[in-house]
Amino acid sequence: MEVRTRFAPSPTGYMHIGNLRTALYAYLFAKSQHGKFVLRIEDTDQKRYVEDATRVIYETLETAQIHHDEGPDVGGDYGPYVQSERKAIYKEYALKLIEKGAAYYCFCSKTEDEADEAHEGEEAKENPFESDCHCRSLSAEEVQRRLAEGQSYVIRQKVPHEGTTTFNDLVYGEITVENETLDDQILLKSDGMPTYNFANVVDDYLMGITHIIRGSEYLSSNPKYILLYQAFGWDVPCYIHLPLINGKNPDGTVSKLSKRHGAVSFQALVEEGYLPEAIINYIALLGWSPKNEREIFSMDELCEVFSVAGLHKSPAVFDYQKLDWVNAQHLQAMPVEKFAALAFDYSGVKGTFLEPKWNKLAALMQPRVNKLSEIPGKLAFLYEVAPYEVELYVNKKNKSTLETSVDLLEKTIAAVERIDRWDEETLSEAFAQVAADNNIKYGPLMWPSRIALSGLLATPGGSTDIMYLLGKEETLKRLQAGLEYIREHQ
RNA sequence: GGUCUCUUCGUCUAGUCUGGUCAGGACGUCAGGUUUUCAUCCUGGUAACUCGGGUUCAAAUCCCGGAGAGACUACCA
Repeated sequence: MEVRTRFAPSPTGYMHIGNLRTALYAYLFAKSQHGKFVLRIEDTDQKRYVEDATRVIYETLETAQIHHDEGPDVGGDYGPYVQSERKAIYKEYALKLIEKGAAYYCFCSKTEDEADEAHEGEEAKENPFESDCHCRSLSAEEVQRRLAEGQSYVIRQKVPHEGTTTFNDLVYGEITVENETLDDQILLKSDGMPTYNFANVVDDYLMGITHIIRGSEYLSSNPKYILLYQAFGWDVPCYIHLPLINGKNPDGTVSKLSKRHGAVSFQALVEEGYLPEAIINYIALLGWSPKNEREIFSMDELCEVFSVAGLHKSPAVFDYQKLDWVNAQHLQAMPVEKFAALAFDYSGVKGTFLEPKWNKLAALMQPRVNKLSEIPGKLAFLYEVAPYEVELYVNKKNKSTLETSVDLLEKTIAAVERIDRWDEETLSEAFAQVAADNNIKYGPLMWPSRIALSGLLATPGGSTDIMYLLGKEETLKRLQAGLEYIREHQ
């Protein structure tokens, strides 16, 4: 039988990294089994609906290279793929369940109080309906009478009070619970929309989903879904529940990954300058292991090596430092032309004197950045030298002092003034000559000029690279300024 | 509270099924080297089996118990 998996996000307006990972695993599993990957939009919560949110989902999946075989935008044989368009279907199946005695009408009205309490959730209210709701045992006549009166109702699942329910999860193994611990959850809301708990079961069945892949937060409600499958007489699909993703708090504790930990949506990460393929690569490794020591993968490679056996049970902590490293690996692996094109928009050099020399600059940046958003900060000194300590000229390793710096800067300035052809090769050769003439090494010679040119201890590229980028005029200006600065402090 | 789940370096993890390498790799970090600086790169160091029993010649691995953590307990998904 062909494997079919699905990703079923609700349109909230942004893609949490945990959701994206779920989509990724569902996609990888389907592709590794030569099966189909389906996208379904779960928009049954009218209150939560965000305009354009479905567009965000499409764009994210597209950018992340997670391609669905069926979905609202690409079609397929199991549509519609948007739950709000399937409203009639859920009603039909809810009614079937009532006929089978596995569900019932409930006429209890939700009050403000109950709604509030449910949200505060302190004392973990037992189901507010459970104790005082008699709808479960209403006679057929009574139900008909109330229906005829037009009373508002919901349809609840009639969970058996006895026995146990067992299911098998490919990651967590066999799980059994006592039915009496399960509540009569709402299947159909009073607005006629299904709850997630009902819609996902009906849709997964109707859409022929063979492997249900989702977060482990659904593990404890899964027995109720199993009961639904059993009531309908449907075959139960395979389950693959995924461990959660946590974030590290400033105090060292760990909690569910949220905005307080940093960027947690795919879009935000991309805006920060992380490559989509690097994000995918990194999150693939959060809760899954190829079981060897390889860490850098392309999407195609992930499809090849992905296996359920490598999935983990315990939650993982999202580590921005490691993401930086993975991103840097991807950045460095790409051709320099591609890097230059990609980084250009982040660099801020457009329209500045650096734009014509961007290719040279990009080559300097490529091995030095973890993420593209770091680039402007690393280039700032090229536009203007920020105030710096004169002590930067003093460096033990290069035997550099204020006195030697004055001397070397004077020699450097003289050399620069003699140079006509302003290219990197000529510059290097000229200074190699200066070093030889004065019987000093290249490194110590260039130390003070780099400080004067940048005001920084660390710069992308060496002195001659900076000179080339700045041009002769600006180079001389900065060298002179550096010279005067030292003299003032001698 | 109830139900379910989880537990190897600071972090991601290999090893657990089929007991037997100084518990391996990566990120981070520290030290050294290369590099005109930084980065890259190279070398080395750092650091873990939640605890307690039991089985065994031998336990991260099998069994029992405790502890801690998380999820769920919504007319949200």
